[in-house]
Amino acid sequence: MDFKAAAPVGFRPLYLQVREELTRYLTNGRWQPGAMLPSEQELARELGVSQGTVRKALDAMTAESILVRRQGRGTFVPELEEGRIMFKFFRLYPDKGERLFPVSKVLSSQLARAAAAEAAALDLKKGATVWRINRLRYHGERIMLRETISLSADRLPGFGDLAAIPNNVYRLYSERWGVTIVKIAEKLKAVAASPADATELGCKEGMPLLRIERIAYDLNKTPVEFRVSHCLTETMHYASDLS
Amino acid sequence: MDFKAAAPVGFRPLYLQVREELTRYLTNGRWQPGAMLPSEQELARELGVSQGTVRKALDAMTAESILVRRQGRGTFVPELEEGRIMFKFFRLYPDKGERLFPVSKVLSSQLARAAAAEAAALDLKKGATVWRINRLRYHGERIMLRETISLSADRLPGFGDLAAIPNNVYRLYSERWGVTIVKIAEKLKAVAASPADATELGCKEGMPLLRIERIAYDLNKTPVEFRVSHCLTETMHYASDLS
DNA sequence: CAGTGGTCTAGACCACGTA
DNA sequence: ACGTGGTCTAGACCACTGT
Repeated sequence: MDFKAAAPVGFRPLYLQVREELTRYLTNGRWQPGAMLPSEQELARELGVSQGTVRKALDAMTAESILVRRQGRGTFVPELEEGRIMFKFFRLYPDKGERLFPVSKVLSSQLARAAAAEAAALDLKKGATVWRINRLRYHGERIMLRETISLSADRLPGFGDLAAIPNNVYRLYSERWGVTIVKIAEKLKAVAASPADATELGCKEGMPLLRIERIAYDLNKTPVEFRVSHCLTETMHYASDLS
Repeated sequence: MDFKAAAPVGFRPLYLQVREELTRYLTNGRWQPGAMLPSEQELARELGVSQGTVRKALDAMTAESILVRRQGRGTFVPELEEGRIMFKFFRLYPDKGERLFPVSKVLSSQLARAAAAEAAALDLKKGATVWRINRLRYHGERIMLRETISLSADRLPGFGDLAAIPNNVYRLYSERWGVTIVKIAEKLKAVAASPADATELGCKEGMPLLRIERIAYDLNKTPVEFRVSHCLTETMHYASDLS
């Protein structure tokens, strides 16, 4: 590594360079989900920096939930088991009672030309091919939402060959293509249920629905997934914490 | 201070104790908004810990936006000028175009007995007295939302004596009562416009509105404000970033 | 130039989990 | 008992800001 070659101008802190190097190891598969990283001391030796500098990089990554550290055990690449990533990026809660595991039912899955909104969200050329999945999701017996997921066919090749699309797609992206979702941007609105919404969700046309437009980004800040959800919020709410 | 008296059990890191002490200085008014804190070295001497420990406490507080640090200048208590705190906790954006400064119009302001929802949100006894403010807010010429703000009359005494309620109430809480809002929890739903909503917002009854229930907490994590907003989201959206 | 926060280092010791 | 991350210290040097 050309660490420490930093000139006074265009200065870039060492720990950020270490952070980038470690991120590289994650994207190129040196450490798989669930794996334990070498100790701080070992990493420091390997990268030719001090242990404190490695620590600062690891702390930054921990703050972003890219890594998990446990005192006395070690530093780990997070497992994407159901129930962790599921709830991490899933902000819908029942107004009362236990949070149940969402259940999904795929309605359709097909290849299509990217619409303007999809191309803009995924940073694709208009007309590029995308996978488009329609599905319903339930909270217990109760239907919760209807959503369309759009994916770049180039970035996730062979997506359509899958026999089934699992409930937790982010785990799938990771296991199948090594794509780790770390950041999500959502835009929320209240909209009236369209005829199609009414049919699928079993509600009246015009019923107020929470519309969530989501763009999911991977470790390299590349947009990977675009998703539009229409949610019934009579007994559920979306939680947002600001600080 | 009884720093360093920590026994092996019930262990509490030094930098957290420092953090608490500094937070105390903020709540008891030693440092007002806009003030510059002593340098890390001075604080370290004053508190009898090392500069690195002070730094760790300051970093934690900076991460929460309780303090602001600027290289070469110093560490400051954030000013609550319009446009900073305003936008910090305000997640509504226009779908296109510039973000304008919200304008508020107070409809009513009165003392009342806390309803169940207010008492629960503000952690008050049912029937305690609260200030209840109704107002409208505009994005440019366009009406954006209608909201009711509920405040514990005990915690913000004399609120009703104010000649006018400013647009930026969080600045007011800080300047008048030394109450700094640092954390906000919101619950979002889509609801149909009630007759009252329709009248105030100039929309049809039944129009889908984004309902935002907010609880605002101060430095001590005490709930200070409960607010319910009903927003028109035809040309606006609520932005939420998860990571 | 002086003073501030920001980075980096090196080393000591502590708390935690596991064997 | 051992290895891990977590805390704490002390000191050097760098980058940024204002005088």
